[in-house]
Formats: sequence, C-alpha cells, structure tokens
Amino acid sequence: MIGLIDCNNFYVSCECVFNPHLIGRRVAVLTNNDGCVVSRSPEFKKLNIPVGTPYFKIKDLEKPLGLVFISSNYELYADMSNRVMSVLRQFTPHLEQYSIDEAFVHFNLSKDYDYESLAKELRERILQWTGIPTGIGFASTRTLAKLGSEIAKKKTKTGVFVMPQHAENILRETPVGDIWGVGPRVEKRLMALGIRTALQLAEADLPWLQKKFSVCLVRTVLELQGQSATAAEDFGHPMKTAACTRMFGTPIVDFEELRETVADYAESAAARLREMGKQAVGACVFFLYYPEYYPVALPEGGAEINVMFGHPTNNTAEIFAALAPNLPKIFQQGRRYKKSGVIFFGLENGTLIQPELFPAPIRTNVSDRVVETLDIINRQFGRRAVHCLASGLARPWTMRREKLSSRYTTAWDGLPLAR
DNA sequence: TCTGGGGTCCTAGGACCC
DNA sequence: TCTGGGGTCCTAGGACCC
Repeated sequence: MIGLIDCNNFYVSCECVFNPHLIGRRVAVLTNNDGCVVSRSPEFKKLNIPVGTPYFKIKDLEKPLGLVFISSNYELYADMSNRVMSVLRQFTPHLEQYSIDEAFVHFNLSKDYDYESLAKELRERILQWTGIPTGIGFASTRTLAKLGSEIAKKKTKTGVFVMPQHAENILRETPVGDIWGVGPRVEKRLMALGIRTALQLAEADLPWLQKKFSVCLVRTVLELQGQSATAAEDFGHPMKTAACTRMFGTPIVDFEELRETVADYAESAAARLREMGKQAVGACVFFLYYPEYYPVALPEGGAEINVMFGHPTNNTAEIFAALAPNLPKIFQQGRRYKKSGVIFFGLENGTLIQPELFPAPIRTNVSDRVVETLDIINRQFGRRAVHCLASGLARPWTMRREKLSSRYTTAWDGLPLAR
C-alpha cells in the first residue's frame, strides 16, 4: 500500500506554529516579491479568493475583512518540511518526498492490515512533533492515494482516508479535473468528449485515449484502475536542473544592475549545487522585460543564452567568469527589465552533453577551498553574510518582502520568545 | 504600476543519416 | 511525368505538478 501525506495549507500552518494568535484568522502567505496569494488558512479560503490572486488587488480588503498577509519565508518552510519528513522516516525508510509539503510512503504489510490506524498514528505524531496538520490517504497506487488524501482533508473528521478495494462509488463522485495529472486543459477536452467523472475516465478506451491525448493520461487511467504506472524512479530521483530566477522589486534599466542580479542568483544556485554535492556542465541565463508603450508600443519579451563551462563546476567564481562575457549579448539598451534567472543543467552524473569543440578556458583565482569556506561562514552567520562583490551593494532591485516573519528555527535572532 | 519560483515529462516537426 | 523506407537527434512548445 502507498500512503500520501499532504500538509494542510502548509505555509500558513508553519506560520501558525510560531504565531498561535493567527489560528482561526483569515491568513494568507504571499509569493516572493509579495506578488500573489500562495497559501490560505481555512478561514481565508471561505472568502473564495483563489490561490494566485495578485496581492495589490486585494490589499484594500486587509482592514475591512481583517485579513492577515505574510511574505513567504522559505527558510522557515524548508526547515519545517525537513522536520515533517524526518518524523515520517521513523515509520519507514521507503519515503518519496514529492514536494515541500508532500511525501509518499510505502508499506508492505498483510492484506487486511489496519491502515486506518497506521494513518491516524502518522498524522498524530506529525501534529504533535511539528505542529503541522496533514491529510493522509492510503491506496494501491499513487494516484489513488493522492485522491485519498484529498478526501481525508475535505470529507473526514479524522484527516485520514483509506481507499476501499473497489472504489467505483468514490470515483463516480469525483470530478475528472480533481484527478492528479489532469490539468485544466485536459479537463476541458475530456469534458467536451463527455468524460466528466473519474469513473468515466477509468473506464475509457486506452488506445483511443493514447491517440487523442498522450501516454501521460493513459498512465493516470491505469493508476485509477489500481495498476501502478508511475515508476519509483520518477520519485526521489536526483535533480536534473537547479535554478534561481526572480522578479525584481523595481524594474532595472541599467546593465550593471542586471549583471548584479545574475551574480547574485548564480551565487545562490551554485551554493545549492554544492549542498547537493553536484556540479553543472553549463547554465542558461535569461532576461525578461516589460512591454513598452511610449514612444512606440513594444510587446514584452526577453532573451536567453546557454553557456557551457567547459568542465563541470560548482565554483561560483568560475561560473560567473563564464557567464559575465555573455550577458551583453542578451541585453538591450532602453528596456525595462522585470526578471532574470540562472538555470544550471547537466547535473546528472554520466549525462551525455554535447560539449563545445573548443571550450574557452575559465580563469579564476578563487579556489574551491575559498568557496567552501564562504559556505561554512554563511551557514553559521546567515545567507549573504559574505558574498561576491559582483552581486552588488546597494541592490535596489531586491524583492519586496514587507511582511516577513522571523526565521524562528534557522537564526538565533529569530527564536520565539517565551514569557 | 502592479500577477512567483522551481521543477518534470511528452510530442511534433525539422534536420539529418544511410 | 517523376523519387522509399527506416532511423536518430534536437528543439520549441505544451502540459502538468507543488
């Protein structure tokens, strides 16, 4: 049996652990740059303001409706996620972390084992040890377990649900768009073809579906039928790319500032590479700009460039030395830039990547030892305690985080106070 | 004025090979 | 007048997930 543990309103729940007075209120966590709503408390959900709603559109409702907005605090959420995962690992080593707030667990117990009790125990332990409420579903396949956890959250008081052997009645009640893997596009097309419920999808003709849609949907159908079609290798696999991309707090017109953002993002993505013990063979750098209306209307757009490093590396200085000369190639004077990003690729060991015939040698006098030392300092004294000068000093472009909560678990000055 | 960030996989079509 | 069949690789775009 496969279980799916899904944290309820994860980011909001994390904030509530350290700010109990938020419990019961209309709380929403905002995306980076305070762009839009990403996580909502149950009370906030009742207002029918969907995830993705831009903050500036609902800012004015803050006072009249008593809304609480919080900037996202990924250091806190990542740490809380690790805590939840480590509780789960006490129950089984067969764990596939699927996202920051979700994981599949595998249990190979006897057929009539009481999975309901097991699920309750998991839920209780996570709640008690981390303060995070969860919805837990058990079933024979990942897709069904996922559906089970949704039912657990929405339709049970216990927060757990075990799919019965014959799930026809449940699938009949499930809109096809609620199935994991059926997104809005496919849902629309299925509806047009008269397939409205999960049961209808489960009973559809497979070759026909394969022809009309894709092998992805066929796999989903097999899973609904109780036949595992998502491979274990697809989960918990090593990452293939690692990126850092950001909208700017204010638009950038100056090339030097744009260059700073690339240095900054390359630095933090490279730090992640080193954390994972990986190296990249190259990176894609991109710039995106806003549309222009004056003197002539020009659409929004951007440019990107792929840079090969010549040899795999995770040395920030080497990486920036390789990227910097390429930046003018994708920069246009006079544009108002809104976003940039660095995406490392070629992370998998043994991946075959077409190298350049004559790679330019990368020259830097910053050794790996120096980079490692900076990592040690930053781990102890906080991100950017030391950083490369190329990433700027004034940094007017950094993202807005006006309503940031404390780093309760990852910084000494963020510890909660007990009175 | 103003809408995030980090991922994965699949498919169709173009270009090329013999 | 008029040209086959069997492949591979790459890329852009689409779709999905959280």
